[in-house]
Amino acid sequence: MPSTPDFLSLLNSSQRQAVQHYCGPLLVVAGAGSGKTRALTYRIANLVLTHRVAPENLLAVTFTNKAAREMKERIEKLFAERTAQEKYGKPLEELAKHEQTKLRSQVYKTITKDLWVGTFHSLCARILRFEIEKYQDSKGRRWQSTFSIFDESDVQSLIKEIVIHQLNLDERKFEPRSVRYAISNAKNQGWSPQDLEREQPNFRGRVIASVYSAYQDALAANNGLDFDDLILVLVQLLQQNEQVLAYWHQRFHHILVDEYQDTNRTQYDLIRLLTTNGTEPQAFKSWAEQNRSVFVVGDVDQSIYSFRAADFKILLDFQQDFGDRLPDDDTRTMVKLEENYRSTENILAAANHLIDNNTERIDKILKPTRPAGAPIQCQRADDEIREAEFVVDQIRSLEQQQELNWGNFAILYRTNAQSRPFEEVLVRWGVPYTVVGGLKFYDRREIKDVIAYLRLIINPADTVSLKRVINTPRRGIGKTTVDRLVQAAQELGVPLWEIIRDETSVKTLAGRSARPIVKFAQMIEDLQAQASSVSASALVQEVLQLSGYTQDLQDQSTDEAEERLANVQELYNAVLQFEEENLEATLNQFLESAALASDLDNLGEGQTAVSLMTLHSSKGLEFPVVFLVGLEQGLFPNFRSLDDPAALEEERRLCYVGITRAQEQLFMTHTRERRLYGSREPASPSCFLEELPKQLLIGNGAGAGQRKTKRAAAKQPFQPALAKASSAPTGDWQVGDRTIHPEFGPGQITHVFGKDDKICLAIKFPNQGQKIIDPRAIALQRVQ
DNA sequence: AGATGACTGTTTTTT
DNA sequence: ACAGTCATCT
Repeated sequence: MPSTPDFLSLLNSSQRQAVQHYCGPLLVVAGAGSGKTRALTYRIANLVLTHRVAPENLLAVTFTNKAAREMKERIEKLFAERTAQEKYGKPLEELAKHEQTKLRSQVYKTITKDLWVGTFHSLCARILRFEIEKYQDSKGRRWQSTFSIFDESDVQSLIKEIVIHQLNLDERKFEPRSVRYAISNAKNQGWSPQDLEREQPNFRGRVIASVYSAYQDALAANNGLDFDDLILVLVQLLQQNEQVLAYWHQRFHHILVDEYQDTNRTQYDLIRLLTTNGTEPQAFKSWAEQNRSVFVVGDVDQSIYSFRAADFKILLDFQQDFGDRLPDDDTRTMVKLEENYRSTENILAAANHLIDNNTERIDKILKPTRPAGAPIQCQRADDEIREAEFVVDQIRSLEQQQELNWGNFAILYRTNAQSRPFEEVLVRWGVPYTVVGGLKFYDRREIKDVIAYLRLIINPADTVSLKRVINTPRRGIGKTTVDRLVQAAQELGVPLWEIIRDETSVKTLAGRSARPIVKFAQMIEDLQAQASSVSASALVQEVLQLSGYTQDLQDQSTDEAEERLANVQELYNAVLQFEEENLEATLNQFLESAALASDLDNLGEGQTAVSLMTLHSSKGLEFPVVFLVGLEQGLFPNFRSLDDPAALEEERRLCYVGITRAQEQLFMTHTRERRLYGSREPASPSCFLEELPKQLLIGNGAGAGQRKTKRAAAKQPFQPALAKASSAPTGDWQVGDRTIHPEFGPGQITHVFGKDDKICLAIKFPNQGQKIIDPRAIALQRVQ
């Protein structure tokens, strides 16, 4: 084996430095389009080839399932290519088809199959299927390895039930939505209900903690976990069980994390436990001695998930947390990838210029490697219909004039609701398109119904699923009957299923509905018996037959029912495909992948349709031509961030992400007027448009920024405050200083970002958690 | 038990 | 504007 694998010659020097890194911690600061995916895949290949690391000792965390799949594919290809050269002396392409397939399946068997590549959620779910029965939470709740993964709507209805019926809280004061959000946030901080109560000892915090606790009871009773639990439960298990921790620590010698700027506390805790085995940094055995590494890749400028408790300060602290605490000279534990291979110089200039308005950054500038390219076209339209017409006109004429196909175009927006006018105009012209996000396949009612049957078969404690299907299709089992049975189950402290399967109980409790219930229970038991002997796809077929679901849809014979039927068929196809891709796939594995699937996963490489998606979904993708639409104050940046400097910076990062998706051409549009909740509202151009260099812009909206600035600025609560306070001394703030905030009360400074006119403070408030505050915008009182 | 119609709040982003 | 929820009616 050569000491320097050939693929290294394809890299620039920083990339090579990252790829060749062997042990210890390394932070790769990777700007947009700088080849970070390549760095990640090559490093994995290099570890296996040069350092003889066994694939099963590698753990790579990606942000989406799609990214995981692509990474595995790229690694597979890399190895197949090498073997082709070594064995046959020619490139993989030139081999006969069957030789290629043979090579690839060989690589799959020996390497990629054993790699642990996936999202935090899928990897944790996989580990929990082995380990969860060793877990017990602080209140003694337990789960079994057949646990269901509850989706967001399951969770919402559970919380709602608890808030309104179980704890009889005022629905207006404790909206299930916001309570759900608070609980999710707590879980992402690594807090149990007791921790939450300790962290937020005010009335609201205590009430939410009690909902949280009751919610965990409900989850345990259903043998179910929510998304956040997949990570939190594993972290808590590793914290409480030394043997389990030792095993998994021992297992993963090299841990790689992509999009590290978007990790939350709990995810960080997991990485930390796995890499350090729970010891303090001072007590690490030297990394080299153990041949271990933690390798994270990220870009603070692309941190756009703080609403789901991601915290880019985790990335900023990486070197201090995992480093050797020696003075850093930028080479020891950090590598910067700044050369951009994706976009034209003009696009990069715009991106660099925009992001320079942010204070919370690691200084970094994207260096162009490509020619200037076309200017950025900034267009104003009368309303959202005209905006859509403009965009689609451009797409159609570009597709005609240049050698572009529909798949080369993307329309990116801030909110999912903005897709509609674009869809209408695209349909009108017969342009093929795909909308990513919005209503997902697995969120459709008929799909959720079938999935609920499957969940119930595997996990009979899953009362949420049981209640969903007991009368779907109609079997004459009414709500009152079900309620009575639920009541009985609660009194006995057993899952609803235990009542339903017991004929005597049903007969005494259910009266005239007893007959259909007993029949239903027998059907489920029959399916359960088949589950162990029959393939997943065959079982789906059985469910559709025995439950009468297909029959019911056929009997309706409406257009809607027909579409549902087609979707159900599609689900069956998905199971078949899953079985093909994963030999010996179990039904449970399929359910897991369905629960964690996202819409993005289907967006293929050879896309032949225009892509429509939110800016959030577009992270990690690239398109020759990008349309950034709806650049209006209040929409983008979203109105909820206008009076919060930290939130506004996140919106700006989102805009930066959007701009850097474009390879050749970028269009930015805004409207004069927009429909909102049905009524027309005047709209003014986004402040981000003003922040772009004027000389790079063309189009009728290019100058729109400045004209309205004066009027618009006076209306925004944030800017006058900034102006007023800027005359006051900002003072020298330091970490540890105590202060009083007019709204949030007393707090302590935990971070200082930037200095002078770019200063920003992270302040921890006992009851509000941590906030980023601009001391020039808000009068902070000093406390000695 | 199930259908019909008024009413409400909803829009930020997602694994 | 509109989907989802709730109360009331058959």
